[in-house]
Amino acid sequence: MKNANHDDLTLGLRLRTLRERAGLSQRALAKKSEVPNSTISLIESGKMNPSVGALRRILQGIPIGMSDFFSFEIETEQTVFYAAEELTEIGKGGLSLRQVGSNLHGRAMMILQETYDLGADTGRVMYGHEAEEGGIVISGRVEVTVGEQRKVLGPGDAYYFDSRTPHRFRQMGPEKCRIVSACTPPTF
Amino acid sequence: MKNANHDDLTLGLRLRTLRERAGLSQRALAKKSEVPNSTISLIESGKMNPSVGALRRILQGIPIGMSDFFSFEIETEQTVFYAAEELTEIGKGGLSLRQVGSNLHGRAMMILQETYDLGADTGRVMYGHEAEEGGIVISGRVEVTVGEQRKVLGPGDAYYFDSRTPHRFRQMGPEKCRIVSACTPPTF
DNA sequence: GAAAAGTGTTGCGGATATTGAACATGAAAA
DNA sequence: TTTTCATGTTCAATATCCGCAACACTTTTC
Repeated sequence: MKNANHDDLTLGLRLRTLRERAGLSQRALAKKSEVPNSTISLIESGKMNPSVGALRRILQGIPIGMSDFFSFEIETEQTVFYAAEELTEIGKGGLSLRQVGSNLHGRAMMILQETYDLGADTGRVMYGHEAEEGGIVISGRVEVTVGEQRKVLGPGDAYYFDSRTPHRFRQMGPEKCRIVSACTPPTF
Repeated sequence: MKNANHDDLTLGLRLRTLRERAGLSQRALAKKSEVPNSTISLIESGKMNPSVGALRRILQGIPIGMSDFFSFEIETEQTVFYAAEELTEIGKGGLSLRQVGSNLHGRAMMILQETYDLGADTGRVMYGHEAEEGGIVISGRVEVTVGEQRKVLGPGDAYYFDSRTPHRFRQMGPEKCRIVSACTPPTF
């Protein structure tokens, strides 16, 4: 029987905490995750160093994402500067989001540089929880709809609203649209 | 030789991207991380599913945290907004602040478009109460000092810090500097 | 040109993760 | 009590990772 390593033990305790918080037994989680219960037991007791794939499958049963799972490993010194290339890029369709700070844990707000390609459209969006968001158009044009109000914004124009109001962004005109936005608290 | 699995391939490409962004060869990273270069090669080409421990050691050489590494797996729902129009202008010296929303009452955050004229300098600033602020440079260059850390930022670069840390902004180079920033809660 | 140093990619053997089944314990039901 | 079901742990066999070394290739140096 293998001895418990420190890192493995920490990881195991993290998993156990999350599993119990979800109200699942080792076997229940094992069934949902399609992983043998023995694997979960060994990981939780720090007796093995799971592969990324195995851990990912297990976490899907909780469910929780890999990034959130490892968020407990946060570094102590505050990261202040982010080079343009290292902004975390989140692409989805014709919309590119460059996020300041790849991990949002413990932060009060999220700042994004958004680029809408020609024809990009977010569709209708509404958040169920309380949040506020706003931004300034840097270049290009975008049609913004919030509740019953609708307006086309150009460079220098701005917006600010409650995230719970249904809202939608649609790129307009012949060039891509760039926006810098912020929201609090951080949400997607 | 093992075939490439889809998840492993995605993970490998993510590692390759980060490694190249850091300007490291497989061998250079291998040496820093104290891991054989072959392991890095196999992971990047999606031919193996590394253990958590192995991946963690490798990431330490870049360096990047586990949570940040997996942040690309965050499924993006939607991020959207609404239009306001006139930005309240607040001039002070060589610094012009255009504030989104003339009235801050009841708002969770403040968004500003800042323009630093040639030679503009905020001097040393520190807020006594808890707040966070961040921003993205749109054009020009600015030297940002936060606590003991100092860096010159250009277009696309970003920053984020706790407002209680003493900080200072100083315009650099031959052109005005424009920044879009946000802070929460709203403060001056 | 040849040599040297760089790059990423295999091959192989030992170490280890992973699996299904057996085990131990405790709580609830008959 | 005895049975039944649930919990988490451990075992032995197999699949896989991991580490060293060698390989093929490109770029730089002499």
